[in-house]
Amino acid sequence: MQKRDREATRTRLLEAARLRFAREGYDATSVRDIARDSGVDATLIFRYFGSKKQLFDQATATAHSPDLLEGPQEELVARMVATIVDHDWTEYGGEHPLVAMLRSSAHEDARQRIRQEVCDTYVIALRDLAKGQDAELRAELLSAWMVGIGILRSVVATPALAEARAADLAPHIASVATDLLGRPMSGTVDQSRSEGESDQT
Amino acid sequence: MQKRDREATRTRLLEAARLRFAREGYDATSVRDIARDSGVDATLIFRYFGSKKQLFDQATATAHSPDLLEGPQEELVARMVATIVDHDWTEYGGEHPLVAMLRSSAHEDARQRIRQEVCDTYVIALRDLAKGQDAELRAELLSAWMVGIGILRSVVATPALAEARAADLAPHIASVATDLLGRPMSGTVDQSRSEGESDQT
DNA sequence: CTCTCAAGTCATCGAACGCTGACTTGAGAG
DNA sequence: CTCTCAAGTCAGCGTTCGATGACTTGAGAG
Repeated sequence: MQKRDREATRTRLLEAARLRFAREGYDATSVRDIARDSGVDATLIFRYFGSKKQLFDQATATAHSPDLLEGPQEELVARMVATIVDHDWTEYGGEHPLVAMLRSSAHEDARQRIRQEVCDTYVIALRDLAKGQDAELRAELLSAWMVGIGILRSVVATPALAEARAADLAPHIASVATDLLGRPMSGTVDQSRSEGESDQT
Repeated sequence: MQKRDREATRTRLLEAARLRFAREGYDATSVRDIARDSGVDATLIFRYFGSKKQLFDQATATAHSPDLLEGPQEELVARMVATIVDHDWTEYGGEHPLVAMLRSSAHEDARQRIRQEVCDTYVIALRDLAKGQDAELRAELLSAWMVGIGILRSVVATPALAEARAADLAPHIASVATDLLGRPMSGTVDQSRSEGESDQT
């Protein structure tokens, strides 16, 4: 067992960076803060990552989110909401990484990263489900709702939404998603499906 | 006419601060930036406002937005969307002040200001309109949609929403608002009304 | 003209910033 | 044990930050 472990230190720095950048945003976070959180010397950040900017890029590169496309189509929106509302995002300070990243949206790079994530993960998947005209716009409007829910829940901490679980939102999710996509959508994720899979047929 | 005009200088500083804080967020904005934009010495900021924080507070205190409660109830949501989408927010860098403020949401003060604005301006007005149970939650869900639309439009700049005007969103606004509030809502603001008296319905 | 006082400027403070190069330390190989 | 080399530390660079107090300037009053 190694006491001086390059990989472990790198990981600690990345984790601390992820948390700080999410909570405080890029500008309010200093490399010394991150180093202190990790219990290592700040110099190592530049040794390992080159610059604060590159650390930010690497720390926020991978959004450790579940695969939304896995499962029945009519539950897609419900899965998205569950990801935002019920998923454990303590690694990112308790907020969905997309929401946390908005704090750094003064930088074009971060903004572009957000756009990429929103379009690739939400808009495209929803657009493929939307029936009829205006599919793109309606997909974006539904994506906007997801993002808005994430923000009001954790950043603004509006009373009802802050306490709400995905199950509480289910009926409203279902009806709005059905309305905007023009096809019947479920508000909840069917849990019984995943049990039958556990015994590896 | 005065060459050295305290009030005019104060106003110039406030305007520059408003723009900078909106575009870059609190931390990425320096008092020297604001002073340079205003064409005055940075020292005056401390003379006139005491500190950077107090300048921020004063610059972002008044949201120069139109009164949303003025006009027929069924157009309330349409007015909200129009305020976010069509209103001229160049004073705040082209974004709704609420959206811009998210960039400074690492600071509890800013967060609280956002919460206040969202609750007072959006949630309460919508809750009073919502029929049936879960009024608060449904009002917040609709507010979340507004905020999300503002963000995807200007921050994320999603392709369809970035180009959309309020009129393009009207049908979807109408049906989602009607659905969530449980009463018929219009997607557009009736312009012909503005000439006559406001009718209370 | 001179005087006055507020508006505006200047020099600078101490702290914190991102970042660098020279140094120290410790675990494994011989 | 000693030697080696990568992991980790240290002192400090140059810059910028928010903030302060002493100073200069200029328009209006007399």
